[in-house]
Amino acid sequence: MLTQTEENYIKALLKLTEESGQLSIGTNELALHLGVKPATVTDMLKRLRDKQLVSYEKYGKISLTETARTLAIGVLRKHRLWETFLCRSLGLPWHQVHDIAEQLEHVHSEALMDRLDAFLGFPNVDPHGDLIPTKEGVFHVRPKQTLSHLGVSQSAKMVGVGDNSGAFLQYVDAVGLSLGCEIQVLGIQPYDALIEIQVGKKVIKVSQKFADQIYVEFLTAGQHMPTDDAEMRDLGLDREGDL
Amino acid sequence: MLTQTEENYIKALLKLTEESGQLSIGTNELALHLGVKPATVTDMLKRLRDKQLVSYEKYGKISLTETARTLAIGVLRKHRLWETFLCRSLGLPWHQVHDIAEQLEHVHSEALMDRLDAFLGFPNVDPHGDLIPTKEGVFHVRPKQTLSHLGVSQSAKMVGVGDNSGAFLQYVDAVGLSLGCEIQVLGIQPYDALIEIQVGKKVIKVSQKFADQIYVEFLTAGQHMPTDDAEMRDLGLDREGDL
DNA sequence: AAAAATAGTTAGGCTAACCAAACAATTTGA
DNA sequence: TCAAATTGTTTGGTTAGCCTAACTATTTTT
Repeated sequence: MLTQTEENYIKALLKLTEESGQLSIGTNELALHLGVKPATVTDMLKRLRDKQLVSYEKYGKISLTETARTLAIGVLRKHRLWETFLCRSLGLPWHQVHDIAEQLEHVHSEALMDRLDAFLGFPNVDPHGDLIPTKEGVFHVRPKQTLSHLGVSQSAKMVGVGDNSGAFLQYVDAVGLSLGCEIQVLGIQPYDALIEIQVGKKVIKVSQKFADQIYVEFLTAGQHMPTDDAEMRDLGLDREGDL
Repeated sequence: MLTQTEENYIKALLKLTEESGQLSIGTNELALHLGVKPATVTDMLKRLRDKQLVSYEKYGKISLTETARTLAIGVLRKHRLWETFLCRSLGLPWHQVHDIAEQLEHVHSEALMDRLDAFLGFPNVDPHGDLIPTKEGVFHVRPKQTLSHLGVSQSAKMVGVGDNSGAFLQYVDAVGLSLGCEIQVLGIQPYDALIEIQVGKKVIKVSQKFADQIYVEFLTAGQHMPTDDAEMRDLGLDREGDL
């Protein structure tokens, strides 16, 4: 049985590797992500190696073993199921659920998660639009684009966010966006690249930086042409959201 | 903020003092209850004293401070709310919920517990019939008798159990008893004190030891007392259920 | 290719929780 | 009352996780 700390290390490792596409990363990066000092990471890595959870040698890169990857996905699954419960059943605002789920994800009980999963109707996305892996560790990946990929007059449905910080999520709320809403691009400013979009009846302007963090699915309705290869890329695992 | 271990110590202290009626207890007893060695308890007590959570001196008895008692009741409240959720919403069998709630009770989030409480409809008893304190730490105590107090031909409603071990609870299930069920005493064996009771259509025999752990409310002869809240209105603390 | 910058490790130290073994105080009961 | 039994404490040791400071390896820059 893993300790909470160990779970957090492998979860961070999963996130960082999937996110960067590489299958191994360095101690400094890991330390930064976990909010501890590099020396601590080196320390812990020895323990994780002894437990066969990572493979790495001195001055080399770190990667998860298959076992550990499966375990990490299990933790991720719990995290996202809890987030779904917190938002959907308890009505907590989505920018608040992450920190609570960080605690709940470490509760050990298979029976509990099975029941919770059933209770929620076996969801496959969490309130941030992040995929919930199955019990077997499989992600049902949908190819994903960001709002910034849309061209003028194209429309799309919002399916997720790329930044799960409270600040960002509250901003999204304030702007009037939410998962599942329909967005149409009215125009893009050539000068500062601000994107003018219509959401419901409201017309708003958002920055590129913002649009990069809004995941959408094209609506085939009307005249949508598959623009470029950006759309076909990008499956496998994903995102820089919260793990 | 308390650590999980500290929370467990004050929870144990609350339970042991309430249970025994005394307001202080010894280190051995506490050690036994927590499954650690007396030396460890002595150790921890110093830390708890430094944090103003207990008052005790060398070779003296231990008691909770008012602050700590309030905190402990908060943990107990979380425990029982989670148990209620696990049984009622997720349908987990009551003998399984205790261990899971032991983990969940340490999750820190007031917003979460407020929402959960509301979600459950502000319950005041958990699945074992134990009282759930209010947010302010108040128990709405009902006077309580055990099944063994009943005389021949008296009847009562089951309202709780005094032993929350999995073994006992499964036995209760097997025998066909459950919270709220009506019990009538048909007879008591003079020889071995076995109690013959009727539950629904079934007639069964139970031991004194068993009957001591079944909490009941008398049903006034012949007719039913409606369960309105006049009966929930006493005060004081209560029980030896699980904490 | 050497110097500088960056990344990673080691050594030594800390705290929280635990333990066993030895010891000290208190309670009991003969 | 005083010895035995019980109860509680101290001491010294362990492990998990963390730290700082000093050091070493690797990578980048010039």
